[in-house]
Amino acid sequence: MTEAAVGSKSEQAYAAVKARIVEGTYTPGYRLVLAKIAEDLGVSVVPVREAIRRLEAEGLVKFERNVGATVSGIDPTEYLYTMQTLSIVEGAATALSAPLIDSVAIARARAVNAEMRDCLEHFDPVRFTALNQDFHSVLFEHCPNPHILDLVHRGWNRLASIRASTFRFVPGRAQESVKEHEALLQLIESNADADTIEQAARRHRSATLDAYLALPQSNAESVSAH
Amino acid sequence: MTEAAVGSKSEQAYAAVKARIVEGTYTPGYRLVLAKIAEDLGVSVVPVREAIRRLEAEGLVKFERNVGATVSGIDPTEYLYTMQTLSIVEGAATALSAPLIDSVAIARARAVNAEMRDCLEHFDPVRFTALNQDFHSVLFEHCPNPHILDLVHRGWNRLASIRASTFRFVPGRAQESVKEHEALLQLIESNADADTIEQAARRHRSATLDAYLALPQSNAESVSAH
DNA sequence: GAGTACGAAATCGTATACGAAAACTATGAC
DNA sequence: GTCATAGTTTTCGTATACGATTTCGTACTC
Repeated sequence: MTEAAVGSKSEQAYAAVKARIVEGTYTPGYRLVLAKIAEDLGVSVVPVREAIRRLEAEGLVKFERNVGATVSGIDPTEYLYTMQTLSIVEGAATALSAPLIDSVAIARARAVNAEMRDCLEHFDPVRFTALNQDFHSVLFEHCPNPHILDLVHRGWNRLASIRASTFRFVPGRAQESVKEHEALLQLIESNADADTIEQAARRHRSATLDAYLALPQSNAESVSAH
Repeated sequence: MTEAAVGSKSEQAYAAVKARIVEGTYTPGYRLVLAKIAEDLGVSVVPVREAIRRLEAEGLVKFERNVGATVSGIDPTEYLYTMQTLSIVEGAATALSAPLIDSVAIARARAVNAEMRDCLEHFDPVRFTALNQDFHSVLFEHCPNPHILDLVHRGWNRLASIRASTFRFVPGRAQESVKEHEALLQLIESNADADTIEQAARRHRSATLDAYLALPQSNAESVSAH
């Protein structure tokens, strides 16, 4: 998973800051001071600025004119927007990819899902989340539309930045998630029509959102995993 | 439609270059030389560079390291990706917005559609295209998910940059388009369920893509309007 | 005449520098 | 003690400058 050759310093800065956000070193609200980051990375402020603007476009960072950049927060409204959008683009990506998924890929996905089941027993939420992403990545491997795939990845990145700081399971949701994965695989195997697959994939995502919204208000600022 | 206060010079450069692309002054393949644009706009290269990178993120510009930026071309594959993605996000945006559209907005949309019909008779494709965008903008006015709306606008911008250089009608498609608009309005008025509306909105977009794909190969590089 | 090698010109990438705006702090009035 | 205000500090925004890379043109060889 290590990044290949770091081309420009701007690229390097982008990858570095993004990694720190996604892994949680920079938590939401964290103030990103250009000069400070530049010094840390051993480059000047210009490429850092460029990197930050790129992250802003992806929604990971909020930039305010003449004030500065902060890591985007976990505003519940934003979470809702992101999950709803993900539901739609993941649904489409799954439906488009389904006809191109061969039995080998299905087997791999199933293996990943089995590992996820294990994680539930040993309670390893971090690994569970990573595997969850792997599962869908296998399905999307041959997605015929890279634009849609890109939108999926953007959504994932946003969620990652949220998750790193306020990780929490919605009770029982993870178990359901694993079952839904299996159901999805069976739909794909049986060459179900595109609409059916799309609806299933959508609901797989939006069910998590619903679970979140159903949480007692006191927990409203915590965020579920899948 | 004139832009309000131009904040930073970077913003100014962004708006200026984007406008030139969308309106067709810079046609696909056009070489965007930083220094030249900077001089034109009376600013230095740094904000121009930032603007170009932003346009790159939106897909309007292609940037190659140590070589420079060019206006994105009309690669039929890219067109397909964009239209397919638009079909999905417009479908979702329409379905989400439908319950929030009041009768006043419906009336406005209908008026716009009537104007579009006029444009067909007087053969005014440029105005037709603008009105087409207006029509959907009315529907999306109260879209409850700004992320999805943003995706729609990005798609439109991409199409605009294509259209400005190779505008052409697919025979008969525009007439159908107007009819589909009316059908869509009736679905919304009758409070049809979300799925039905979504499917209709999707097909409205993908029908244009299909019409394009059905064109004789000799015309394959020309692109339809709606 | 075609192809290659070398040099000049163009263009990009980034460091540095400085003016401008905002945020912070300390001082004083009420 | 609280609020307003002026001065200081921090940080951003952009201009300028220069080294690095690519591209283009020319001359030379085969």
